[in-house]
Amino acid sequence: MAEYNPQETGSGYDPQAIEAKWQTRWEEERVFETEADPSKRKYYVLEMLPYPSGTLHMGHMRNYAIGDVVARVKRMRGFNVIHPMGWDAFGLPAENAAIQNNTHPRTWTNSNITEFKRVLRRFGFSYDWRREISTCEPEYYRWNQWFFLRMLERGLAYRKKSRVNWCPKCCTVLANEQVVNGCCWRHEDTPVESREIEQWFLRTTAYADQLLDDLKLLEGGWPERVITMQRNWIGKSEGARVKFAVANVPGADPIEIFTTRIDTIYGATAVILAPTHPILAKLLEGLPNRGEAEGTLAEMRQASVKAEDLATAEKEGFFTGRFAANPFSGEQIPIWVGNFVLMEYGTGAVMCVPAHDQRDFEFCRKYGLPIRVVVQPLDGAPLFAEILTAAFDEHEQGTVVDSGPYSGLAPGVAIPKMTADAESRGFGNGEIVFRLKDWGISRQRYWGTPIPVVYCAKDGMVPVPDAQLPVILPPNPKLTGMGESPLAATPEFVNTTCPKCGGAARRETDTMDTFVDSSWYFYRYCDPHNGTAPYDSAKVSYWMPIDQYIGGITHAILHLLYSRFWCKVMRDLGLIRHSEPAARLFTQGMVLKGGKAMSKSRGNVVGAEEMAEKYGADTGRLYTLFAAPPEKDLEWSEKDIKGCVRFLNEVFRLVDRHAARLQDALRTGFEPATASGKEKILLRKTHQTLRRVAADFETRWHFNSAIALIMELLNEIHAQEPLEQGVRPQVLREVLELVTLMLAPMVPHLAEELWEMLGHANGLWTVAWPAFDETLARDEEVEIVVQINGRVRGHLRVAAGLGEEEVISRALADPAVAAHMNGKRIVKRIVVPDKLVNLVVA
RNA sequence: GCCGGAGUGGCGGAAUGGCAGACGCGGCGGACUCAAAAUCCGUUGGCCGCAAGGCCGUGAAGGUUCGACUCCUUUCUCCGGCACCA
Repeated sequence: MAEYNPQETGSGYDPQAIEAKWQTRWEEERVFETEADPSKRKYYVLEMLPYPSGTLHMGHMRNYAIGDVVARVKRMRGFNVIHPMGWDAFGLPAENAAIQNNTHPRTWTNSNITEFKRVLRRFGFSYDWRREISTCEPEYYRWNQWFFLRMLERGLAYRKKSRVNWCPKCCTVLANEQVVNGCCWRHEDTPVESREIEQWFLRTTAYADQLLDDLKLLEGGWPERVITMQRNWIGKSEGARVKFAVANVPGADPIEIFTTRIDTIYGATAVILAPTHPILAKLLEGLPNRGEAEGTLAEMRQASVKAEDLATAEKEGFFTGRFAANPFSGEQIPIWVGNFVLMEYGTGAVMCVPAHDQRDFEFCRKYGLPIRVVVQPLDGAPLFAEILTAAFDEHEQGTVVDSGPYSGLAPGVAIPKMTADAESRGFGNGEIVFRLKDWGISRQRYWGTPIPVVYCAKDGMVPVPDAQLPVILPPNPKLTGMGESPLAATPEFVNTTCPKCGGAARRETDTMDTFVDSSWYFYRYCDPHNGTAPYDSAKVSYWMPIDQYIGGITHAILHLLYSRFWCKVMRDLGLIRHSEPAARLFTQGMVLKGGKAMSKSRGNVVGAEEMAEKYGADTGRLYTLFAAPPEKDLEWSEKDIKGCVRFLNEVFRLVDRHAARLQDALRTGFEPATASGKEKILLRKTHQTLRRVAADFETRWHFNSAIALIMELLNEIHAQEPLEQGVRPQVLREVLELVTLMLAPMVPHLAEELWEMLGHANGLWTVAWPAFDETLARDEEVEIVVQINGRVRGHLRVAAGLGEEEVISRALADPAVAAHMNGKRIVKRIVVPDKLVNLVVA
């Protein structure tokens, strides 16, 4: 290792040269490669894997910079850190780009990966690249297929014809989670259509309860709002299913309604069905108004599916002409159809209790149905239909009235009692309903994981045996972007033999939603090249769960819910023991430009590589960490980078200027007791900074204020110039080394360079986070604020630890304070040691 | 409508209930320069004052406290999520 010689270097900080140099060193020395080692404490820090498309911009960069600080700090703290990176490489944009440019999605994807990887390397992120995975490789997606088969065996994967969300632009099906405001999540201006198609589903609802209950395990580790969003999304409702027998329609099944307020059933004045309710055909049979009714129904079914339209649409409905019996009272009430009743939720039928439900109220007002109060509010106020709207919320408290044997009970008592009675009398039962639906994973596109089943004329649907995995995508598909899956138009893929009977069979031509790929990728990182299993359970049990997951709030529901589901399935397959994949989640803010997230289509992208070229990677990293706290959105402003450029230049020059003089002090310590005044100030400020920076890194993640503290320290060092006088080399060395180590997680290349300039031959990766010295950090003298009646009237400089009486008498001796005393009497004295005196006078 | 989060200088943002505005950007004044950039020094919340100093000030209004950006109540605005979910 060459000794650093300031005469040989230019006086300036040259980030390009420094960064290339250290990246090469790190790679040669393989410093970020890790292996499971049970003798060491592990730490798994992970940033959500990127979809490699277009340019790696400052928004990506910020995300990885945050993760890299955490990874580097944890390494310095002695953890065995796993910090991997990979590519969410399947997906529609690749396919669309391929169609447009007449190339193969793989070509497009791989060139993007190359590009992304080059930029990530250029920023010096401390990834173990040996663990890199790409989800479009058969070595990876074969395990998607393997998991699918396991789910199929357990009834967790199934196929059914269903009404689905169809994006006419993507030409494929969307999961519920991918429909945003009634539009495709990729095409925010394209309303989704409703189509009936045979689809594959994963039974996420089988885990609805666990997905909800286990959110408790995440409290404290995950942002509250993400937990809330998931809780709302799962949408658990406890209620009851009740059968209303249909009158005068031979052979008609009873209508089942779902309600959370069975206690209000005596107030039901109608039963309302969803327009798509299957019983309607039977009900309308033989009625004189049948033709008209069916016309209305057809119209209602055609109505817009856009969510905002649905939520604000005028309530529409009509009377079917039939009646149903309230099983509690025997009363015959009319059966209506209402556009606000959803077939997908509950039973697709509701009882209409206008006195105690806003929607039912509006409906009944419009169509003149009677309104009957059956819960009297606690305050005993008389209820009129007109004022009911304001009071619905309070109806959970009160007394059930006019409800036969249940009159006089509190709703909280009536609900379980009536549910139990419905059950024993055979016309109902308690039921829990979730808003969460099963996850539709079929996609009619090429660039995804083939679903590993075949259809045989003789044997029907047959799973592809494990030994025949992976089912590989055909290399030369016909991509049109139109209609059914391109795989269906590729005979060499479709035509196969039945694994069971050996006869001719057709392959399933749908591919899997790419959210399947990202549901378990972080397990694969633990054992990325395993050819016989998705991963080795022993390796995974060392590394998993993820200690710190970092990503955008945009994935609060989709990815993070699917991942939790997948984890529980894998646990029940016996592959792992834990129930949650990530102990802690951090949702970083976006980098905005012009108030909007950076995106290629908006044309407001600031390329990360461009910034690295212009200012250096370290400067770019520092800027994104300094400009705002990491959880907040950050409006891109290039002029603010200047401060970071100046700061790093200043640090470089400072070390550069003194390095030669410090060489002799490399291995000599110093006695703190012998420190001069200047030295004491420097050491104190340095160690105080160290204490606070450590806290900002470890617990608070306030990287912006950590940087501010180090800037402050530099200002103090500067204020003690000239450092050649009154500061011994060994003291200055201590100060500059600590500055270097504090900066190391954020600007790693520069820190390595400074460390070398300071005469060290060992790289920073061998150096632990420095211990903070309580004694050196202690103030000898403190400034005490003197308040009179809570207003600041003076300042005292006193020895630290000065007694209360002494402090007060010193305060009273202060002329400014005395002036405000004005001969008044002290009523009360508050003394905060070493900080503040407040004299209350009257 | 329901559930979250946030409101602090010209801007990004700091502040365990203890001096509001750290740190940075920008501005202003100055040094260096033929000039500019870079760099360096000083200054920079508002109002009054020659000054010392005083008053006001963290969306608004109350409250708790010796003391509130911080805790409580009410309220306004903005952002995000969910939404005829029975």
